[in-house]
Amino acid sequence: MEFQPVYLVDMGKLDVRVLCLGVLSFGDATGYEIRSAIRSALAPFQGASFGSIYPALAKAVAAGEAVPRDPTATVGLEKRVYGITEAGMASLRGALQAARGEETLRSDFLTALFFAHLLRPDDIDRLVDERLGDLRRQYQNLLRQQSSALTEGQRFCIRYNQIVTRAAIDFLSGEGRAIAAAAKRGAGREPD
Amino acid sequence: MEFQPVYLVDMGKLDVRVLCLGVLSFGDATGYEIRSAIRSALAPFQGASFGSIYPALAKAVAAGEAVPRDPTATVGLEKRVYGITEAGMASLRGALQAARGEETLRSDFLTALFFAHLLRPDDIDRLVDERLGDLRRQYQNLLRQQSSALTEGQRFCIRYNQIVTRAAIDFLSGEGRAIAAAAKRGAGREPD
DNA sequence: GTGAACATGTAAATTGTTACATGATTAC
DNA sequence: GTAATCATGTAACAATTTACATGTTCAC
Repeated sequence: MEFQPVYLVDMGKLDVRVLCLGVLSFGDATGYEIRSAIRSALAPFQGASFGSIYPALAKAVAAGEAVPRDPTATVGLEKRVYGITEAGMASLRGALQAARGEETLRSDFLTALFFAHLLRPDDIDRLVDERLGDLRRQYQNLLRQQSSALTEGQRFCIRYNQIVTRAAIDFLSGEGRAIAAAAKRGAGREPD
Repeated sequence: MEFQPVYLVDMGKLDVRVLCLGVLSFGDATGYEIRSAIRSALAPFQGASFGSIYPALAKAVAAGEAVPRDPTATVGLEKRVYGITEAGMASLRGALQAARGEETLRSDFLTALFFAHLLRPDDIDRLVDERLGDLRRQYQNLLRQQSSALTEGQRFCIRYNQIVTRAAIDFLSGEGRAIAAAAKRGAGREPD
């Protein structure tokens, strides 16, 4: 008797398909527009490229969760606008309700800093600068987003990100600078 | 004339191989121990499973970056202890110096909350609870780590994570609770 | 003796990104 | 006219996780 491997499916993870349905729940959109929406509103904590969005959309249509709207062609020619179906909404709700409150951070910044004793002071400086730059850009984006019309949930996400981003900026521009400076003094003091 | 696809290699990303070398730079270790080290000290911002560590270690040995130590067998039998070579240290330093100050967050928590209007108040409660639980556990781990002997870089990572985790906890136990409560009131008020 | 932790490794499946390939529309 | 943005889609590749497979050592 042979055992076939059994792989778990749908363990409550929010994947590209759910993301697409989520964006469509706000209104009809093209694949391109869905990607734009993800890159602006969901950017700080999600991401998806064309290479995953278009296949996901095709699968959603095959599953009856999304429908291609008639090529109304007010302007575009080959533009494919999708809408979400009742089944799609049910599927989306199900996925969201099955989601876990998970969060994973992948930080090459912290990984590199963890091994700070193997870095040159200049590298530490550069890493802190790069991180601060990203964080400040992100913070500005969050401020900009606040002005648009938003749901309660969207506002919550923005505020959560603002608070966390602010804390990181404050820490890095204070203590972060300090450790870089300390490394520099150390390097200057002992040319051993 | 045909164009061959050109795929970029080694774009400064810190992968499992670098992680293994990094852990080995603190001293000889087995694959199992490397994974334990990653799960404790690097857990908040990195991760690696056996399925990636063992092949990475084998590749590092093939590349002359790591060496299997003689099976001294003080206790173990099949235990394979690895050490880092000079070439390995050079490679590690190179990878760390080429690293970008990048950080990516993937949050099913925020993704779900983004679509809060499609969630039941109880789901919002649960999500906030789960996230707060994770964050508090992580915070306790960070406090515990502080007592051990650490390098400057390790202490920096712990403090950075403490500040950011603290900020998230404070926000969620305050405003996070508030939006869940508001959703509940809203659901109670209009049974429409 | 038995369950937890230690220990190593491979194969399949997953999931996604990047590069390629192609073209229309809009603003300057 | 030309560059940026809009627009769709596929194939190759990458990097990992998960499940499988197999033991040993230690504490109770």
